[in-house]
Amino acid sequence: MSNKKVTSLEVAKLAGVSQSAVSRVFTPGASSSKKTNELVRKAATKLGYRPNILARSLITGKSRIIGLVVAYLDNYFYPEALALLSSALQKRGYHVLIFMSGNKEGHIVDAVDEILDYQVDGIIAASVSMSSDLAKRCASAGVPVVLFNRTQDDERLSAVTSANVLGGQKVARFLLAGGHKRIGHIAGWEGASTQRDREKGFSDELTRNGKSLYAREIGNFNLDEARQAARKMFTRKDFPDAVFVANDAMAIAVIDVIRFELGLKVPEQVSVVGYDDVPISSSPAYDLTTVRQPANRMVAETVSILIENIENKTTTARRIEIDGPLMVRGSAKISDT
Amino acid sequence: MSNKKVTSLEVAKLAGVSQSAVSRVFTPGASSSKKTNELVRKAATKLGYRPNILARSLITGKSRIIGLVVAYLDNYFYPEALALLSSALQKRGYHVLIFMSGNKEGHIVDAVDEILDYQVDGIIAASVSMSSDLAKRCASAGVPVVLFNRTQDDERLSAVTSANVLGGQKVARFLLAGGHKRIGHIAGWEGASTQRDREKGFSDELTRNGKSLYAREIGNFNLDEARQAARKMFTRKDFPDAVFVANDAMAIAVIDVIRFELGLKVPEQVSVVGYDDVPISSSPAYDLTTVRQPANRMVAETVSILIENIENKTTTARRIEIDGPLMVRGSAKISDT
DNA sequence: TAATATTTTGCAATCGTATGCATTATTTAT
DNA sequence: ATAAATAATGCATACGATTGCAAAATATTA
Repeated sequence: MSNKKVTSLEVAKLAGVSQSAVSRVFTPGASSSKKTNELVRKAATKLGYRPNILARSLITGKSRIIGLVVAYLDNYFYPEALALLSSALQKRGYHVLIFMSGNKEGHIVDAVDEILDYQVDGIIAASVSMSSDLAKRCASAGVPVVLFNRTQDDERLSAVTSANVLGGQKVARFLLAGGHKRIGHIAGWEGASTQRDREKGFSDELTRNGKSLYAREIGNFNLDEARQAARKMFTRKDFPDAVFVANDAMAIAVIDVIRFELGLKVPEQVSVVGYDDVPISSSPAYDLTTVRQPANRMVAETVSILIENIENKTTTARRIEIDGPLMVRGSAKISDT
Repeated sequence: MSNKKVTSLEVAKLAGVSQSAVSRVFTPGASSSKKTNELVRKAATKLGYRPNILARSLITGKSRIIGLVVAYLDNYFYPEALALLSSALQKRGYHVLIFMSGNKEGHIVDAVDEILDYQVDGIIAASVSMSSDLAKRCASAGVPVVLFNRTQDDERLSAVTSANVLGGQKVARFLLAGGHKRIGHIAGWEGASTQRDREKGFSDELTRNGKSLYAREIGNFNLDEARQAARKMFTRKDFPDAVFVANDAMAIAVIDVIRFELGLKVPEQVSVVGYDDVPISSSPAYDLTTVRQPANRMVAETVSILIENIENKTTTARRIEIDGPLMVRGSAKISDT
């Protein structure tokens, strides 16, 4: 009804003190006597006063807003990460401003520009790649950036990922140990460092064991394309007896195609391994063997790096890789009898 | 490197005009000559100037920030809605500030308080209930609120939902037509209007046809509890031959229990129907019959109501219910032969 | 071309808060 | 009880933009 914004001045008047006093009461670390404190707080609650963060930001130069750029939300790993990120930051007094972005360079540039307009204290770029140019722009605006689930060549950018190369290796070793002869790979988007690293670990390990990729298709982290890839890969006569799919979301689509469209048995005829360990993967209907990405630990690291950069004005970039276990389940044969 | 914030004043100096001129160039609708426009824009891009939204907000009273309160992100319906909401708002020049909240009254109050601190232009409350008190607080702060996927008794609150009562009815009719004799329901959280409405439509329609609920358990929109509920419901001797589960996420967990733990056939022995139509529901592994909630249309309505309230300062609350089709798939028998 | 109407511009005030500085009140030490 | 040290307070300014107002510049009309 009463469209009034209560200001510190009104509180001051009611409490019989100066506006600065009110400000000091609401500024942690500022000095005010017990008496003023009480007076002010009483007046404040009576009027329903709460400090205007935007006005405060203007003066302090800190908005307590973190910009989050996200490209995909359809891979369930990201919503989960988003929830964790947001909660973790909230606990430390920050809040997340979301920017949905395509994965095209242009989109991301636009997103970052808009983000900077909001005077954010930091940026988390999840699942998008960031050019050195763009990184520089943020740096020169004094806004720290942390890449989440992506790495970049530029050494000055902090990045948190799972140990993707290692993860790919684990998958390769596991499939080899299972006695698989014809091993395929359905790749995600090749512009993504996660894809490159997972595949590198995977195929290097195959090579090291005198094997090589038997088949390869591209799914681009997209379900339709993944299904197409599966159809292509498994309608040939000597189809692979195992396939490593670059993430769980695609792996599940691939299993569906293999089982229900092509009528093949998983794991009897085809072993399928994914990456991420999203919740649905552990359901018995899929029982997907996969590499777990520990979202909670990745988030914790991301937040801690970002806050460190913001609050201590450090500028040292860190790259963290967090190892995750291979979750051995029923979608892949363990030994070839 | 150079941690400088470029201000309109510096641009003004470089362009040889007044600071107000710079402001006018960047304020849509303000008047400035072609010449100044060019001068200013040139200087601006040279210095990398972009208007400080926070400073602007302070004076205009509009932040172009929309606060979004969310409780669950584990039901995939919400990430999808979030992505759509964010994109839709982005297109209209707004951005979304996220507040994760528990579903307890206290949490929500805290969340809303924090939201208001950021001087948001509007609030979308997704999947959380909002007391009249709280609504009033927002109203008196002049901040419009739209409930997404929840309704409240308070007539002054806008709310967008799917047609939940109707949806429940459809499910009942469908199961009755399929000749089911012992029909059960696994409920979500009973504090949610969606739950109440879905169940009301469902059980009223059963009653109207001379039937009544054969069994009922509570899953609280939580997967573990849903599994527990399924175990309880289907280990008795004369277990139901059909169950309506209050949302897809739970329905899928329930199917897993029915099939893999209890060894029953879906749909031969038990028909299962869900609500939402999340992506995984259409996968052949579940092939879940469910009522679709048209997220895109719900989002479109939500955004349009909110923007209308913000930009035209209208204050008329609207409640919109969007009908969604029953997606008939394989998880429920169609006729009882 | 002169007179009038319209657009553009700069000045200065303003939004709501934080903070350096000088002043006053309070505490501590002697 | 007095001097010295510390804490609390108010004043005034600053943050970076927008905007009403009056003056100056440009466009329109007769």
